[in-house]
Amino acid sequence: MAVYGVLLPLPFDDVFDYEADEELKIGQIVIVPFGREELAGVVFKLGKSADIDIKKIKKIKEIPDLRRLSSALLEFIKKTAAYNMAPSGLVLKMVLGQKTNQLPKEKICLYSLHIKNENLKGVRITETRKAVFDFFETHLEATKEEIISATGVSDSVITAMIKSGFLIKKEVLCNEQTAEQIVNLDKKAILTEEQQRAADILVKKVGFGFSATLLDGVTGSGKTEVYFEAVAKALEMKKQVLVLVPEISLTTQWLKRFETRFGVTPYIWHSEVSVKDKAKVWKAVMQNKAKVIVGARSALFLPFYDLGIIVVDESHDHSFKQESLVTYQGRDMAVLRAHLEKIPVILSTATPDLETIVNVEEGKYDCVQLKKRFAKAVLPEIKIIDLKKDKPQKGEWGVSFLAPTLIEAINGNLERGEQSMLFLNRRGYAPLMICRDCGHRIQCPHCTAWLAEHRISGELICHHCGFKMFTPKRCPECSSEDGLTACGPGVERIAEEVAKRFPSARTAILSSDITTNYKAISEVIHKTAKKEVDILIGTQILAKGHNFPDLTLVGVVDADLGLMGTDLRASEQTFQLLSQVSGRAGRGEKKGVVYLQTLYPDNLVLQAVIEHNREKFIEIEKNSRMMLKMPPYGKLAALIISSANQEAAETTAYKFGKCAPQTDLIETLGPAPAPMAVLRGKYRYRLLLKTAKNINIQEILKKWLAMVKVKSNVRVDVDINPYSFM
DNA sequence: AGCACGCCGACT
DNA sequence: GTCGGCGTGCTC
Repeated sequence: MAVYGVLLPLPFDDVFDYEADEELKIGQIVIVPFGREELAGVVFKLGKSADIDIKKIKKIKEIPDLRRLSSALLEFIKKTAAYNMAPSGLVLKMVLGQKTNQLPKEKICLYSLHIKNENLKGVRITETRKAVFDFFETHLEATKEEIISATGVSDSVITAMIKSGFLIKKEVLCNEQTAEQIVNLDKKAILTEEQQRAADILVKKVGFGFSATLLDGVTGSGKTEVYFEAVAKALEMKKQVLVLVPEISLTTQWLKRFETRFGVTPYIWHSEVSVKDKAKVWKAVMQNKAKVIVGARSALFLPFYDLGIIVVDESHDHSFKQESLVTYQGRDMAVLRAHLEKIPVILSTATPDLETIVNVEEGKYDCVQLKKRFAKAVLPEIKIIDLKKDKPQKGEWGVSFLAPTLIEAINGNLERGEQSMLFLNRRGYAPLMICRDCGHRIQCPHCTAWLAEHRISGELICHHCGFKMFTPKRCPECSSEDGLTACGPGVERIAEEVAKRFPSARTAILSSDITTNYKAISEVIHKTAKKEVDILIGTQILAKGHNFPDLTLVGVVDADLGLMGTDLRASEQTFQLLSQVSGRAGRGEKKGVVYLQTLYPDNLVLQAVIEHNREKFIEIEKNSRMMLKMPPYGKLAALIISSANQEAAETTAYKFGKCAPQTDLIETLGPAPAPMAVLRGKYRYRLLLKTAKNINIQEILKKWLAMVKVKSNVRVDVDINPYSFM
């Protein structure tokens, strides 16, 4: 009988001791009893590690027929945990995924809505229950875990709803076998000279250990085709391939390109893949039957058997910064995993972030550039519209948000039969409702934020916590009947103005709340590609990867949005977004024009955008970051203290402030209420730790965190290199 | 993280 | 009275 230290998928850094009859090796997945439940864990240590009574040690229940986790993956778990100041157990949880992955015989319990009228009588529908009902508007069936993570309600709410007959349970078995993916490698890509040169460099890196390479190419230069060559090389060597993409819902076009090139559909991995499919993919990845996986950042934690290359597409994208179970920067963790697996990683982007650029300059990353756009496509001309001089004119559409110059340009495009696109990164009809009679502004009951009006759905929605209410007819404060007024524009409002100004034009809106699913988004994109849409209006979704050859005009409704934020990467994000949006214009043979509407025409970031001058922007950004000793010239970590109890949060924050480390190389700011002082009903305080580049910031944080005893109703979160301060 | 136990208010 | 809220403690 031997004792083993088993790491469990729970928020602990330490292993739990178990004994087993047979001899086990490190990395073995085991099923163990824990409390009154059973969990899958991983043998992490040999021998007894905890100082506890030997009688308390339980026996390992089962050893599933699964390959051991590789030492590279175990090391990745430890390093990811240490770097992000998270318990190793939680990182393991991301690796193991749901329990059903390890227990093929286990049934999955799916729940679906089952409302009986007699049950509705005399039962009050609470806020939490309403959230569950709302969830089932878009989902047919789901596991308990899925419901909880989507709605944020507690387990007891769901249990109670099952008991009272609102939900019914269904058990499904899942142990389907998957066949090995067969990739067709006979097809050769047709590349330009420049693309071929870049591809050759990337291909040479496959199979030669770790390397990190920035694939830096302007929009429309064919980055995807270039990294496909490196992918092909890895597949030729019978290795597995992982491609990380920022938002999976946008990859219809990407998948098509992949299928054309390799004759096979890649495995897909993201949060909305069903539990059943996840179990299938997880096992296929582990058994080396899945050769190509495209996924969101969480795919980085899959237990690959023989990974050959990682590609991070749109590597600058901020959604790579995860803020859930463990806060981590997907791009950085991709580099870490590649390093431990001794394989190449390719970071593909048109607008690399400063961290990556500095890594290239310091020789840590290699760089391959693509400077030419496809065939005859040239970069669009970008013009600034000064909203103070070129004022939008009121009309039957009410207040206007489109300047006369832009209107004229759209008219010209309509006459020529060319497509136009209006970009505004703001969902809904208006970001705020205000009462003209009493000045009342409608706020979210759970957050320090205004409720945005969504006219299509007739609701007011909080964009931070998802709180919804029907748009009231009267002001909730003074009951005035005609006082409530929409304030500011959202895409819906722009669409309304467009419909009134250009009644004969065919328009479409693309926004995550209107076109919610994969299918609806694809449909709009399809229609636009087929030229069935004259004016496309949309949010962030528009910025990425779509190819519309006849789109020659892009209007950015509010180029200033994002420039004023509290976010330290605000200007970088704005530059990247505007560059990307601009890249949508003139991808075919006709030259494109971009209009940026702004109140600050002299802003340096906007100037750099119109000149297509990335070097200039990088210089500006480098200087300001250097001056502030911000990353990449220093290290940064945020401590976020939150609690439903305001006083508890505040006192804890001040305790941390009092014992904050302070030397000439270490600086602490705060505590201050977070910009979003209340979020989802939790009061939030924030402290910032800024150190010199050569300091081990995790070590400092560890010591600091140990100095304050935190009560159980207070949460302390650490965010290494924070992006957003929300 | 779950889950149980235990203590308090509020609605049959 | 009991249902259900959540604060506390424990899991090898």
